[in-house]
Amino acid sequence: MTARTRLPGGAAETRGRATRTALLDAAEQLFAERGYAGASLRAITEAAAANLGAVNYHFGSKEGLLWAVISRRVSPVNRERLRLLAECRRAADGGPPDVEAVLRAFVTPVFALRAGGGVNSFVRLAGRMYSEPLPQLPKLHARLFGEVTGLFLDALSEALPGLSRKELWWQLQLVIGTFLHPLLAGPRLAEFTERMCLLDDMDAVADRMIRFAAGGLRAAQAREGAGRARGDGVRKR
Amino acid sequence: MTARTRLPGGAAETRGRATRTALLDAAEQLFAERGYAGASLRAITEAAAANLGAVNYHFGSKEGLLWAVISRRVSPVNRERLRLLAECRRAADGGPPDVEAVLRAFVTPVFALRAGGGVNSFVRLAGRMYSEPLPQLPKLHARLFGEVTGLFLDALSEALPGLSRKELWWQLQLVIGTFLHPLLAGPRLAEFTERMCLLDDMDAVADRMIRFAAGGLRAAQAREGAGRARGDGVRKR
DNA sequence: GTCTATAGGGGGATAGAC
DNA sequence: GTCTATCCCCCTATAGAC
Repeated sequence: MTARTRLPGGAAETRGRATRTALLDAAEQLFAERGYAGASLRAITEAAAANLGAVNYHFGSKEGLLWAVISRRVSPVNRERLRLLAECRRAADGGPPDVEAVLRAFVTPVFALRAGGGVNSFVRLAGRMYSEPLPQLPKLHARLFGEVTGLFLDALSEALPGLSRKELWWQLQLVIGTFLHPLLAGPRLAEFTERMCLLDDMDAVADRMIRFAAGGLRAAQAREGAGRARGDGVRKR
Repeated sequence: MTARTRLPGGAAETRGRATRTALLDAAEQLFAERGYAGASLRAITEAAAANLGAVNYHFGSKEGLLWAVISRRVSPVNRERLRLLAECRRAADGGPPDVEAVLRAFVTPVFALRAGGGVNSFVRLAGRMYSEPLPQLPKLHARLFGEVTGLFLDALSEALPGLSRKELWWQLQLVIGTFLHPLLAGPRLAEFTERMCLLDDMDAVADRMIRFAAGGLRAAQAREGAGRARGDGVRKR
């Protein structure tokens, strides 16, 4: 599409951004459904109604496209997470923040992302990122999530006094597993659970996850506190 | 290798089974690390020191190889799970089984699988299976795990009276997330957690997961019980 | 039973027309 | 900025030698 067509330059730029966004949307969905290796650029460009070369033009490579897909969602999520975390602290009025409120601040911004109807693809993609074998991935993860994760660890540390930093990191992984795993299968979760677990009412799903995770964290705190008080390093089994 | 070589038929069969097993081992590891689409038959046969055609000879297709990899581990896991579950019930002496004991019966047999040192690949592969987009997968999952899962749901139902079947299914997904997610990244978990979460002492890891999951389940039961008693269907948010 | 060779298709990336 | 054509590699599966 050149200047000789009836579309002026401004429209061409708009078209360019539309193509770019269409590629990001299509890639987000297909990476989420099929994984990085399973989603071909051909499938992505076809779903985006773009041509094959567009990915290399806009993002340099398939990996560049993946980084762009992830990065696009992180800024809004981080901003909203911090806003809700600040709200927790305000509500606590200087005291230790409420565990459920911290967890809600952590998970709600991710659930809020919707690309079309149903469960958003980004959650499933984010879940996959822990197991994709791309070498650059841990570095990107640290850069995108490191600071905000640290602040949440601080908040959990105040909400659950007595847990070491290492223990808090472990607990956070268990919390993330609680939040991510049921969503990884997406619409096919029902097939794995005799059609019992449906992803229709996401508010109810989030509430269930938050309650479960809060119970898990409190149990960890109870144990660590008791263990430290008794000064033992031996497990019962 | 025909009868004319100096290896007798018996040795040829042994060699055949060794190749078959080597393929299963290599496939288990590579499927776990790279996913189904990311692990090529070339990489698998090379790791197994077998030739490219061997997979199609022994398993018919790449998908047949995956089913064989999974099926091989399930029988021992199921048998051990049922044995430990029966032990729980015996220890409970007719009363409701202990939540931690049921969870331990559920997870220990999977952790016990070791293929070489370190975390076993099968756990990571099992975790991936929930998100791999292979159409036959839910059917296989139901066939392999359906019966034993049902028995564990029964046990949880007794250990946590008041939870509906649907709610138990949901809670089981949260438990599975707790168990699987931290292992999905494998040795790279440390890179995501500022080198805090190491998979060196797997007994300690299992204890932490069981404690967390038990706390989560008890919190769910407390809520459901309270909700039913109040007869409410409204969440606070 | 194991291997080689190859068919036949799809992959990511790129050059150059428009 | 967008698209087409194409390079070259890797993929799975199969046929046939040994």
